[in-house]
Amino acid sequence: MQMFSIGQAARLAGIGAETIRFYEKEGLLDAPMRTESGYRKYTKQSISRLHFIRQAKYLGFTLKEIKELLLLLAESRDTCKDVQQRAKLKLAEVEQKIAHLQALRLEIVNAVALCNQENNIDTCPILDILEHEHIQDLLSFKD
Amino acid sequence: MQMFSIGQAARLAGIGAETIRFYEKEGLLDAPMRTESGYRKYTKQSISRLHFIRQAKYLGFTLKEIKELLLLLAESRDTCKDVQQRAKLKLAEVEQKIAHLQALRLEIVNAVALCNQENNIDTCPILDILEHEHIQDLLSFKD
DNA sequence: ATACACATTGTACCTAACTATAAGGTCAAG
DNA sequence: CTTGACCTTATAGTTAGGTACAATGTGTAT
Repeated sequence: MQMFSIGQAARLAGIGAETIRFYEKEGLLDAPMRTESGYRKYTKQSISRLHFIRQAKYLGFTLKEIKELLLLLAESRDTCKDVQQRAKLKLAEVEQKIAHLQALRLEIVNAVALCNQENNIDTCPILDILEHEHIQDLLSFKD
Repeated sequence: MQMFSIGQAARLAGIGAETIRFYEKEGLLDAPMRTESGYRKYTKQSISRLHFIRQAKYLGFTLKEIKELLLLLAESRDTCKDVQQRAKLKLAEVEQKIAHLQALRLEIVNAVALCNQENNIDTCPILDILEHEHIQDLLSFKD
């Protein structure tokens, strides 16, 4: 099976090599295999995991949350039963994020559309997203 | 019109008063009106804007990006014409984020569903999200 | 008029998540 | 057999985004 050095893994995942060591230290990555001389060796799976972390970060999750997510997905393979409740909570979290982003999306679409109708600067009746109540209702957090 | 002190605004928006001053310093909030004695006065709109910032932060945007978003939405009211291109870029960004979250959502749904079929720990054939290629295709960043 | 909660500015400190540096060991190419 | 790109650990520094003083002023309730 093909193995990668930390530098190769870093390039493939689009992050720095030091960041990979950092993630390992923080417990987001298992300690990898080593060569005779002590070099870290990574598999395709390791690269996938790095991609996953990068993506989750972009989506607004903290490293702590990503660790939970990773644990959750790993656990589900073996533990199965009682992990359900936690999985469903995570799911609700993700779904809420989607809903909020969709509300934001609608607002931007709306703004663009209204802007399109008349290109006259003075007659553009664009709604100011921040001065209308409904955006707050759409975007606000109910907790 | 009803005005709020910085402390009231903070409580209404669910953040600290110092954070409001910080946002003002960072240019996310316009300098507000002041009372005779120099106290900041906030309107309902200010509170909405604070809610908006809080929400956008939760959705994974940085303060810098939020500033852009805010500027974009404010500009669209007066400038209108050439702001379109930028609005569409922002829109694509948001839509991509939604798509990625939906992929993640599907993975979790899938995990939960498979887990449900048989509650036997040994027979649970849950797919390990991280060991399958398709999740990487779904979640990976193409840039 | 004296507490007391609140406001002001300015500055210093904190956590998360890297990022860079130092001092050295490894390995393939010439 | 040495040069240069790569790796190792350990530790220090950086940026973003707050958060917490300190020293002082305001506003109101008794």
